[in-house]
Amino acid sequence: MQGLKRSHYCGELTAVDNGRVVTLMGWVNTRRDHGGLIFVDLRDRTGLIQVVFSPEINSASFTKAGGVRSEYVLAVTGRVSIRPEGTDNPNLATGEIEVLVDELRVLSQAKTPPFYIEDGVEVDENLRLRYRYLDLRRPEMQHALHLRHRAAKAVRDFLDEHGFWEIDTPMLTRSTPEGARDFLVPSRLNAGRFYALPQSPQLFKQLLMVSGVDRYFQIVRCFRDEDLRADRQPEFTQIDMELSFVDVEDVLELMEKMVSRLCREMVGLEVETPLPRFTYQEAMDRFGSDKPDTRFGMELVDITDIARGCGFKVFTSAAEEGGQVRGINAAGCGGYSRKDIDDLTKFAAIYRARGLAYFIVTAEGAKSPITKFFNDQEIAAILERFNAREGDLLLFVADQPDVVAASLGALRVHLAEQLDIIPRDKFNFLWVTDFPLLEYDEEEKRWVAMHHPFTSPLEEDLPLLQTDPGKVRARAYDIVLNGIEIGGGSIRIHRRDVQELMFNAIGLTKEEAHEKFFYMLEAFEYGTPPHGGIAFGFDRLIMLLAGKKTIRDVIPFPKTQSATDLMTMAPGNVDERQLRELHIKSTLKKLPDQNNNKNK
RNA sequence: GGAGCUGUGGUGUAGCGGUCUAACAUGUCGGCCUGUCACGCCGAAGAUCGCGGGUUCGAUUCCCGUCAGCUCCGCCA
Repeated sequence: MQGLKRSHYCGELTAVDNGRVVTLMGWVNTRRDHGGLIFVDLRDRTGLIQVVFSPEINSASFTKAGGVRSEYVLAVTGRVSIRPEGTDNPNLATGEIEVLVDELRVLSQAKTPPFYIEDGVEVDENLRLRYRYLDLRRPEMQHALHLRHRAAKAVRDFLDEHGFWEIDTPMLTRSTPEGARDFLVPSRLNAGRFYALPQSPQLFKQLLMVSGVDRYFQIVRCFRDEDLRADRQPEFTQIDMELSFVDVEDVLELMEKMVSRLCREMVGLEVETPLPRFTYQEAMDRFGSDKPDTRFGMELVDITDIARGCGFKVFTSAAEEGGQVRGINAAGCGGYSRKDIDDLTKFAAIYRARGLAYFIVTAEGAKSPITKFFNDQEIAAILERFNAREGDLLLFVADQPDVVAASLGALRVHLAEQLDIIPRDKFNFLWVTDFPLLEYDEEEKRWVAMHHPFTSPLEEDLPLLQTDPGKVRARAYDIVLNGIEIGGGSIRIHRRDVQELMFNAIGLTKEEAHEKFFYMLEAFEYGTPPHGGIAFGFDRLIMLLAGKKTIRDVIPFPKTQSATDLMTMAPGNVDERQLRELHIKSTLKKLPDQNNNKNK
């Protein structure tokens, strides 16, 4: 730094520093050359400040400043000065002052960046990812990084205060059945064998409970080799924890405290506790989702009973075949055109809905191609149930319960977004409890654990485990924020007999269970405390606190939807020799071209 | 595995069968400018319209394929 030492950050200086000689270091945000006077906005992670080059202050520096360009890295020494009357800039935090530069040193020159280093720019995400280090210079990205850091620290402080120990668990571990697809790592020292990267530290944290750690946490990277979404990356970060001698209530209460403290400290928001709670069934019935967004209404309404007796075959047959007829009231959408409704129908079809019936509510009653299948009392009953008023649009789906819930649940959110009725400043946290313990896997033709095979069933549902597995509820809970699942966990099974019932229910024989989970089962024989835990999706939490639409915007170096890194071009090819050492051979006839350059 | 949207100078967009020899803004480069802060003014350079094929007298524009990015379904807690 050519003998200079930074005295302040750019954004730190205020009018109070007037007259002080300071040394600043940072990037050239913008340059305004007036011929006889040059202004530069200097940027570091704290913000911007205007620095002034004038031949009257230092002519050598002034001349040198003429050659300075965007994103050059400068060191400047000069005097802080209140700006001349009428030239202050209220749009800048440091707009009352400027630094009159005596000495200028160019620490680094810079090529013109491929996009503007400023907030709110809509650049092709391709470019942002390829030049991620430049993207991260933008103030909003810096804010996200800072928020992420502060949130991690707040979580550590909170959990430390509540007796948790931060303990790390292996990244090279053993592949386990159930759950997501594993990322595998070949073992050089053990030919033909593979490690798996952890989907979560689930089993290790339970073993730590057996070890008597009592309260564990970790802010930990997890890996799942599944397809990506706006809120799903192949590697992501969890706030993972586990507690001994607790029940559902204890976990929920503690986590409510953590969440409200995070909101207070991160975004100055007071969260009302206790948080609302919904059973899984209630959430599905009212919102068609196990992660309801309660920032707006438009709840689902069941009319299966009315539909059963009507003359409309689609409705009656759904009702007869164990399905449902339900709908939502798109209030004020009575003016929707044929095309608008077609678009909604197409949208519902994504979720396997075979059709979308509708009533347009007018002063003369319901209008629709299907009203002829209903008598006056039936129509009146439906309108009343939806609390329908003139100008409303009622939308119905008749199908199996899962299709009805999925399509109407998605339609509800879709319409709310389209109508812009979601209050953006609300943070609606809630719990969803009493999830089904098991769900039927059509592909494998067996019951599988919805959460994982160590999740404890509700005591009162135990007898159902052998007679009606689908009805068994779990001591599992999810925490949801504005319609996005941000965490989930459960009380675990610590009784040997219950664990055997569970394995039995998911079709694992004693021998298979032993083969797959021998170390867990063995450990559980040595005195297991009742325990339970939860894990938060840290990236999602930060995304919501930062007001972003995708976790890519709060992950420093994220991957694209096809799981590649456009900056490093990972995954890349490896040498034949590396493969040989790992005892691996590709089944591809031709290996992909190493320079398969995706960036034109 | 599937559906949809997008791809035009460095960047963001317009053009959607024919003076398109591709327009605008911004950036870049050169010149002028002592109070700007999206500085201003004058000038210049910069694009085989993602790639391949087809239809057509003629394709940036229409069709098919393909690649990349995004959103979603499936998948995934």
